[in-house]
Amino acid sequence: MSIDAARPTINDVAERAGVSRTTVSNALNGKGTIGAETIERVKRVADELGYEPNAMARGLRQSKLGVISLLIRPLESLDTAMPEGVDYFLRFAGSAALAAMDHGYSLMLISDPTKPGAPPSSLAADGCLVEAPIRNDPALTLLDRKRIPFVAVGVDPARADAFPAIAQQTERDTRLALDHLLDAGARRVALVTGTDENSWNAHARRGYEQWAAEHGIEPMIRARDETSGVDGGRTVAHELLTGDAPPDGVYCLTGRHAAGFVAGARELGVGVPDDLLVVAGSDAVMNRTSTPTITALDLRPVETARLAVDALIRLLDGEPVDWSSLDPASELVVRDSTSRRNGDAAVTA
Amino acid sequence: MSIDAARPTINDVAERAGVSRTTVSNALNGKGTIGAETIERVKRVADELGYEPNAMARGLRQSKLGVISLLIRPLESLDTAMPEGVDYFLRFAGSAALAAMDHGYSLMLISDPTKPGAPPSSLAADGCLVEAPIRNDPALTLLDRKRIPFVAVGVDPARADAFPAIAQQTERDTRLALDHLLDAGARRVALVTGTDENSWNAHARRGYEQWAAEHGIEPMIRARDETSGVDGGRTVAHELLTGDAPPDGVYCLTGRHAAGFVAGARELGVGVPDDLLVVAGSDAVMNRTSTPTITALDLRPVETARLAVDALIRLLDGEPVDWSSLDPASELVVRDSTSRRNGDAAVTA
DNA sequence: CTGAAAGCGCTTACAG
DNA sequence: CTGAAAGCGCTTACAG
Repeated sequence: MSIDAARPTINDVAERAGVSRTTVSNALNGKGTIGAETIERVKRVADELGYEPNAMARGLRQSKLGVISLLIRPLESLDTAMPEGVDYFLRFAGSAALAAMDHGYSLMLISDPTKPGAPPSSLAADGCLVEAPIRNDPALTLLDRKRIPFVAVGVDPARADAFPAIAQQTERDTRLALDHLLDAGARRVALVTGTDENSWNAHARRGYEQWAAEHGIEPMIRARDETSGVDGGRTVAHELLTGDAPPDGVYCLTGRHAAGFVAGARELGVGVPDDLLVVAGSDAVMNRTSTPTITALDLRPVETARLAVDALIRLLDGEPVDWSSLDPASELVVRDSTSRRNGDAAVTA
Repeated sequence: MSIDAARPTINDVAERAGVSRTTVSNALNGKGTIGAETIERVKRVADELGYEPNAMARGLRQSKLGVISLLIRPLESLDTAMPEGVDYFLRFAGSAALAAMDHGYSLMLISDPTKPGAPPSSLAADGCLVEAPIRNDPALTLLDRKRIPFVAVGVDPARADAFPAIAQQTERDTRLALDHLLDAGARRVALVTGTDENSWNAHARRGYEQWAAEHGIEPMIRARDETSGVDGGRTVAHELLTGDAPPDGVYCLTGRHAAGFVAGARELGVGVPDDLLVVAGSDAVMNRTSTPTITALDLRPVETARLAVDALIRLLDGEPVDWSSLDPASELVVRDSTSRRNGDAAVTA
């Protein structure tokens, strides 16, 4: 319980060891040419005093703090800190933290630095990761203006090529999901997106529209707040399934909407997968453990985070980055919600 | 894509505005007494240049960076970054980040600062939160030695009163769970803990032993690595349920062990809740969505994180903290795994 | 109302 | 092999 005695500085060590600050610094950092016994003594004294270099002073001098910040855009439109059942961001953050540590960096979670109340420390990092930027994202504009290197995960839909970004292949992923619904027997496939203006929603919508046109399917699109979660999925299920021409397949971008859609269908006596096929665009724990389990796209948050961190570090080190090769490669995990027992005959019918 | 032109400093602003650094600093921070039009001009120039005070320099001067670090101990013994289905830590971290922001701080996720490869930035924060410290935790020792204020969440089992901590009421929680199992009809209740040497495992074990003695119940305790997850729960179920005197109730501290235990029981033809009652000591998504759903203790990670951050900030501000009043108040969420249809008659039998 | 000077705790040429 | 000096970008008494 001690906040009393101030932390020892390099001066304290120098004085007690009877050498200069320079020598302490060199001895502790293994630089310059210092006598073996001097190094020994300095290290001992530093240890006795509990000396630890002040990271800010060091950072100031080396203009490198050793910190990467992470701005998760969708979290700001979600009501709560870390909503239950949304594990993409959580796993992304955890993986990014570990990847950062591998490079000798720490990961700092920040809030929108363009907001008035934002802590000054939100701009204190050496570089920044922006997950799911929104259209004309002011945070990207600010970072660019402040010359803080950053990597976006998912492009700014209005400025796809303006900034360094890991471009998620959302349109390809969308086709993967829609083709699977078709293969599993669906003929009237609806799309349920979120309302955030990020590339995920925008590109999924575009991919769906093209796919629907190609297959001569009447587009059925609904958008629900990401915030609405399971309940939003339930209400949209009621809306679509009680309409004139209800869908027999639905692609819900968020795992929570998908779970809600299944629940809503059940309330209406619509069986999944028998009467309705459901695919989620983002895998979450609840998709794995619900009844029925829900087919979902695994967006590979852990791998994506690592790619993003690696790219950012290369940027910081002034090394070249081949952005085109950074493909997280999502994968469709097929589960009960698209697996009919009587099944596959219908597909080729 | 620009890392070229260096970021503008206070000197650039001063020069361009035709004033001194002092004046720029005062004008921008609303300190001192500066002429209205000077303030105006300085702000305009700063804006034109995209000037943002260097947080490190400011931090160095004010000896306050505006960053709180978070060390989540159990994560280091878990193999993977953010394991699926473990949402306590994730929700804790998210909530802590938000609470920190409310106070004008950012939250930095760090790895064990006592480890050789740890980034220097891991000691760069103004204060630190240590979630679930282990017995004689070297990180606590280090922080104390470096005079970095910290708050532990859960005590160091070997030094319960040595450091500022939010003492979780694990023994009380354990009784809550065990009494519920008894009420629901269990007579031979087993305990499955993790193997990390933190207060959670230690105090649950102690609480169980006392409770068992009081109720004349033969103690049945098993420990499984936290890492083992669902699979660990399954194997321990096999071990216990095929033994001489199998339990008819089990309290698994981790949600994943509980889920695995239920799965293992099913494999053996042991029905939950009919033949076996199961309670999890930590609520997770999978406990809510599995079949049957699993009764669990909600440890209130979101509230706990907020309490911890608030306490740490008070510590940093030199304000008094009443540690005794910081009680997260867990709550038992009763679900199918302890709800027998024929039910409550057995309880009073 | 404004600015010169000192200093936060380090590192890094550079001189000896 | 070692140290005096400069300087990273700020803030803060203090003098004018």
